[in-house]
Amino acid sequence: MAVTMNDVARAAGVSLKTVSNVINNYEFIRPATKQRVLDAIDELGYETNLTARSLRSGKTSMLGLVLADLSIPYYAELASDIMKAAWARGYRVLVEQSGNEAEHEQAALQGQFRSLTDGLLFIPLALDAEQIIAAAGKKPLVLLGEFVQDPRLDMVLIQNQEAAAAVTTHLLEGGRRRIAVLGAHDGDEAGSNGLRLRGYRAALAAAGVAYDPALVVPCDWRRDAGADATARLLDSGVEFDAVFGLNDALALGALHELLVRGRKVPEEIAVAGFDDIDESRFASPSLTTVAPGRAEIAERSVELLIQRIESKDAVANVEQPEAVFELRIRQSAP
Amino acid sequence: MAVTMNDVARAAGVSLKTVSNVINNYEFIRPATKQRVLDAIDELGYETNLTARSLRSGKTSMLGLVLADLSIPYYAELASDIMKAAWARGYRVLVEQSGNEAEHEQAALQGQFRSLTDGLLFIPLALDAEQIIAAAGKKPLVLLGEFVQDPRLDMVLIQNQEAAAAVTTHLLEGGRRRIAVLGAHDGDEAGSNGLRLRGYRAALAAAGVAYDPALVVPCDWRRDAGADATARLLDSGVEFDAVFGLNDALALGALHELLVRGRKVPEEIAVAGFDDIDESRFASPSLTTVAPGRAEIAERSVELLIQRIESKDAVANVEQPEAVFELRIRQSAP
DNA sequence: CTGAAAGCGCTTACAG
DNA sequence: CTGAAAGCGCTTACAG
Repeated sequence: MAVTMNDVARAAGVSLKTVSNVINNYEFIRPATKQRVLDAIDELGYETNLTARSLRSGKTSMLGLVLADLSIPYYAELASDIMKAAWARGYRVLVEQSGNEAEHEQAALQGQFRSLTDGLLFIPLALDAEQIIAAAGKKPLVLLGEFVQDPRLDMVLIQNQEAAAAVTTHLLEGGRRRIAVLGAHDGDEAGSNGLRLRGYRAALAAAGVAYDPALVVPCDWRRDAGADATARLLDSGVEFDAVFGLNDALALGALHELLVRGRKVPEEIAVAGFDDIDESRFASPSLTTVAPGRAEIAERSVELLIQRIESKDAVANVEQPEAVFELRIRQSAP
Repeated sequence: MAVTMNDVARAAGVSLKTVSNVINNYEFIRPATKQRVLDAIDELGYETNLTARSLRSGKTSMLGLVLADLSIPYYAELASDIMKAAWARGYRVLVEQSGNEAEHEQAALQGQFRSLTDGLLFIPLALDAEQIIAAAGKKPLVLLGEFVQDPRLDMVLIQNQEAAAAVTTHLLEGGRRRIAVLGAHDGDEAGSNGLRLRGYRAALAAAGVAYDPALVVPCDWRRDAGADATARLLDSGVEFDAVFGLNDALALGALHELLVRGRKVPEEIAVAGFDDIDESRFASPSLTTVAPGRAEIAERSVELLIQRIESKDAVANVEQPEAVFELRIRQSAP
């Protein structure tokens, strides 16, 4: 079968332990011995069996990443960054698609999936904080994505409220006064939707512009839903001179619908989004949006999770670092 | 530490082997015994340690997937489908991003990555067939993506030539006669680019339309490159009434550039692509393109790979199934 | 139908 | 600096 450490030890005329020492870069090995082992490894084409290492050491060097679906660009781009960040630190990432279903999220939190990984990055969509805490085992867990907020859980935050306020302020400074919001209910307080809506309201208030609930349109955070919501808004006769999609998919859907209806963007109606997915740069017109700091989110969440995995003291305080956002001003709302 | 099979055996008053039998659904167990074991599992919260199972059985039940980068929508969407197909058959997928670099592809083919997986799905971009055959170990390998074609390797094909001909014929039937091609060199014969170019030429020939090398613009298969190529084409003064992007990214880049320059699509210039990524449906105007059968590619490649993993006979013939394509006619080229 | 034993290929104390 | 032994938690022949 495969070449094992035993074969290498025999070929190099040393013990198993010495081979292990060489492989794991143990410092105090006589250079000549080390060279002999390295030569033997080369000659035999030996490769470490990672499964065996995992079983013995109790570490898999894999992180789990639970998200809804990789076919959603924001998640795919985040996953890509997370994989790179993990790789740079000697970890691999095993992705699990929840399909936005509570059952799958639950399974990912407690099932065998966890025995394959040292810790979990989790973008919850269906479960709430209580359910997550109940289902989570003892292995480290870091949340992403903001649908869940809880002081008991490690998570990487984005500045939802501040960023949404910045987008709104930018639209107001461009002379817009009737800014429609796609993707929230009038009363929302929590979650990304609630926080972004709060930012929107705060910016309006700061500018002395009245808040009109008729401009707030609830819908799923998908492109087709954004197009539909825009259509309903246009048909309803409510007047508006700007659309703020609470994510880019919504904003791109709005853009599409407005262009289909022959409305000029940004002349008649400005459009802005939230996320800065790659596509926003290439839309026609290109989309003004907020970059929530994807690379930074990836870096910090991986860093925090690995810190939890590798630290001895179990009594660490909960950490909730915030990534820095940036406004990206493009053609749809110059 | 964790609950082991031993703990379960003790609690249920049976041997290790019996617990193993229950877990692995061995048929002939007395129902009462089985129930006792299941109760013990439940009570203790036992979960199989997959690492230990892998080490002993020599099977990881994981498939490797090597692709350039998940942030590229086509790959992300394909990865999503592949993960679902694998999941349905009891396998997980471990994704490795090559970043389109030969060194990384090489590492994925032979490195420790392989000891974590039972087989590999590989979308080669940098390595050629010889290099792949030289680097590949003994574990099963199935290729995707068409940059490499070789009779010695299992792969799932798409009908590049036929599909490109169908797109071209559709443009010709719409009255277009000067169809620019983005993403190939005039002389290309092999790879997706060569095959698609061949399909284009075949369709022209069938319609009795002359082939003009000035209409063939080489560039990377990225959106910005498609926009640049379109800009160069417009600036060069070469006349054209349609653009065929050899993938959707190129076509979407062309669409963007044409709209920026104030050219009407499809009235003045029709645009078509290849891939049917989700975004093409939502572009403005929506993009006419070819769906190469992504779900089918995912299904068949996973199926073929698992067949290789699980079959005993090593002397199987090379298989190269072809996925069926479909033309998606939308606004950009009705 | 069920048990007792061996062993997958490593790492980890324990010695020296 | 290096060795000999134990053991991570399973599955797999081998018995009965």
